[in-house]
Amino acid sequence: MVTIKQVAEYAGVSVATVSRTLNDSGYVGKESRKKVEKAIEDLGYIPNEVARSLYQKTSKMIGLLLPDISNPYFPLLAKGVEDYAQQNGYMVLLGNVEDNSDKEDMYVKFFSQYNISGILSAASGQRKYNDSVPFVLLDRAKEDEIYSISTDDRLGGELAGQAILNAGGKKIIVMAGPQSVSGAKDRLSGILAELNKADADYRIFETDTYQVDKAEETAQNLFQTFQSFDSVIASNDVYALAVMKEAIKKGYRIPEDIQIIGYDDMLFSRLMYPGLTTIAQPAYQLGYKGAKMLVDLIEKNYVENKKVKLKPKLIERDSLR
Amino acid sequence: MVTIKQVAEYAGVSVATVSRTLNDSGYVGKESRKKVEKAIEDLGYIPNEVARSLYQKTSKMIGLLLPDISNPYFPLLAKGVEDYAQQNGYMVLLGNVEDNSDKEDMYVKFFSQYNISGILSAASGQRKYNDSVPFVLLDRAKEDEIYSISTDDRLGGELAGQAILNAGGKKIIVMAGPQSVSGAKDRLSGILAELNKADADYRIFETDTYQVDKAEETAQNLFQTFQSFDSVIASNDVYALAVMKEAIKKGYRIPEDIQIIGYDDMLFSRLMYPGLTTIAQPAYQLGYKGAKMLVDLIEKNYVENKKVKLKPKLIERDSLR
DNA sequence: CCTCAATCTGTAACCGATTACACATTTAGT
DNA sequence: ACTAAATGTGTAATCGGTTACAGATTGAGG
Repeated sequence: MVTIKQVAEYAGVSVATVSRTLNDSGYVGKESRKKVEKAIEDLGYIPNEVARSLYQKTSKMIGLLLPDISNPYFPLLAKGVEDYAQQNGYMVLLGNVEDNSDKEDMYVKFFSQYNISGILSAASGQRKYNDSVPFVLLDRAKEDEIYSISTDDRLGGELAGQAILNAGGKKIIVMAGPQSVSGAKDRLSGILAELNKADADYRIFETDTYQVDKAEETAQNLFQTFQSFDSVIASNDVYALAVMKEAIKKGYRIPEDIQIIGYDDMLFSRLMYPGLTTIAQPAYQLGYKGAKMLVDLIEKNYVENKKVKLKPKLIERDSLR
Repeated sequence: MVTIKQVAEYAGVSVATVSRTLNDSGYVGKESRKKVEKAIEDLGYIPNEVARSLYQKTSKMIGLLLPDISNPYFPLLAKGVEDYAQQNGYMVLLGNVEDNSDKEDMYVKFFSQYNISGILSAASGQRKYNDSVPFVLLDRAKEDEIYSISTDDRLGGELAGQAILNAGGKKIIVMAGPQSVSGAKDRLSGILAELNKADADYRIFETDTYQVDKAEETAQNLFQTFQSFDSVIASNDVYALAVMKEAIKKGYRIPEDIQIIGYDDMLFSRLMYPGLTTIAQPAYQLGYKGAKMLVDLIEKNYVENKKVKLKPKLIERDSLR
């Protein structure tokens, strides 16, 4: 491994001069600069970030906390984060915390041990973070004074409600995600606002998790609990898919007998038959903009809004009448 | 931030004693140990990994290179890696390289700057890695002397071929993934071996990418290129899904008119209707065992096989007759 | 020609850990 | 009781960078 000392020696200058050349800081003579550049080139020198980080007490790494990478929504987020980070010279350290606050703590500790420069978290956000390091909540918002970026779930709910109503939904099942998650709550209130406004006939079916492996079971449950309905507002696309499958299996036609709307807009929602009408969350954008917000915070740039909300969008396909 | 020096002072011993206590190295008296432990507790000391890493020239971080996180197959891999890493005290640094070897180079350089202790790569593997750092190829195998863990794709191909034959496939379309990827090649050879053995009637439809946003287009293309067939062996589940959609749209029944088998076994493959019969790749296992192999290499434990192959499995659902 | 500021460069301290080495004290064996 | 080995502890060097500070050189202005 080539060190700055070797570069200095090869170039016939001191390490200070090499460092100044590297960082464009202080004065460096033309001659020296040239010699240093040649030395770096000849030796194939790559500065060691660990040493730099030790002195600076910060690194070019950001931590990303995700509740569940195997849920297809989060990789999209992650990709947005990764893209922005990479374009701006940051690395991302991944932490899969599975709604387990011990794991969350563990990662936060891990991160601090590595002089991480900021944290992006899509996890529960239950824990109180040490505010010594910039922190942005991703995809979840909270009341208190924390930077966050999320989807306007209330609006998403309204959109879903309107779409079902416009398609002539008469007896509607509303699947409501876990109400401990603020997004699910807002969504439900948006849906109900529209439904109530139209004085529609609906029932609420509460599901206590977003876990993908519970989807089938939940769908079966739904058909057992309710007998006659013509519309379902699902809590997300995975659950919508499970409901559709169960419906078709029971001989209902979609959307003629039962119409369904999802939430998220996953890759496969477009690919199934019939295509799933859904509310698209700008997952990639969320990740990208969240990363931008965090980097701005880290570099002490001006950040306009502490809380930004992105707009969801109705994607019309074939599962509504 | 609490440093080892402060702990030493508080405990009334030297930093060397604190360090020895921390690492269970060398001799530490009972009294001293107790005092140090109390100091750590009282002060809430957390050792700085950056400093340690500088001296040791290695860290407890491993790099994970993925071709595309948004492809639902890779998060499963990542989760396996993450779980093993986390259980053994390692952090994972994520790199999304998108089959772009410049990005790949960039990440490898980044990794080395951070004294990463090993690399796990599911990327092309075109580049020659600096063998100064332990390296394991994930999901892709190569001929040369490199550690790797992958699925037995040849067997996977055979399984798919047999399944189609057993289900009475007469005129078969074989979608072959990009032949530059060794897995796709092995799979094709496995399929063809079975098909030829049975003297079956088949056509090959080569697709030059696994990119998910090309799936629909490819499916339409397939139906334009061939007119009469009763079976499709898809290159993966996403493509299988796209083909199914196109088939249903064109009025074919599945599996009565056209039967389809996929590859991968994604989460949604179970949830669609009809359920997709497919060859399951043990993605999570791959990641988990790959991480284990890498950690063994890093810690210089005995590693039995340089190249391990995991067995794929036929998952029977409803898309075959 | 003199003075003061601007420019250039090197020495050494520092970041927070680990560890070689030296020295002191116990303990064990004969 | 004497010696050798085992045990305990601190000082200082080290890892590879950054930067405060001081000293040297150059240039501009009067």
